[in-house]
Amino acid sequence: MGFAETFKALSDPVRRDILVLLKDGRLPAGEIGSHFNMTGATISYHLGILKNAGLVFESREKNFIYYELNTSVVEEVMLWLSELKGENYHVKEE
Amino acid sequence: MGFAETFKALSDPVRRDILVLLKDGRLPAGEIGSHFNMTGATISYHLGILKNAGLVFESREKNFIYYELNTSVVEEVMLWLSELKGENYHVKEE
DNA sequence: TCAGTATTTAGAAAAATTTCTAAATACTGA
DNA sequence: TCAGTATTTAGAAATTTTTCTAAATACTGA
Repeated sequence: MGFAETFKALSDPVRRDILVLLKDGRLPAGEIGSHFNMTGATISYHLGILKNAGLVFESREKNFIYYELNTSVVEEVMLWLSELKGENYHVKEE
Repeated sequence: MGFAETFKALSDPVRRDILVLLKDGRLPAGEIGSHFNMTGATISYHLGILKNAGLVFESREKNFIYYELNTSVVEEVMLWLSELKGENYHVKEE
């Protein structure tokens, strides 16, 4: 669950689209899948990779499994990149 | 040369190590290669991917090809991530 | 309990990536 | 010009990734 997994997870366009989809809140796996022209099994595979990378977490409720963006890991990636640039960055408060 | 290439380029640990190596300034291909236990051909392959992704540029001088980090593309990736988080970020001046 | 819905797992095929060796290109300086 | 150095390109093997179908698991509500 280090940077290796996280960057690998971010390298696929389907997985990035999933993250964008989750930007506004959590969604169940089926709802996520309905936005793609792929089988549920494939979406499940991608969700597994995102989860393993720490980029999302899941929560079970009723008959659904909800996925939610983990912004703190996104933040960590940004920090790594900002160190690469050799500059600091600052999250705007409020 | 969109995000697809850039994220793919960032997904390999060797390529990320190359970028870190270039953090402090440009280096010729051979010098970069000397830090890895791989053939020059393989390093050349990775440099080509980084160049194609816009993450580095090259400049020829004497008998060497120098590679240099392109921080503006790193910045673009950070912006994409910050939009994902739904927050702004701010580069510290000075 | 049980039929139905939501999702994942297993296994396999197809495609993409990483690495190597060998050969080619490009430039330097004598 | 030419031998030498730096780097890339070509082609192939090994590995990893993505996707599918079919089957399994898990939970719901009647």
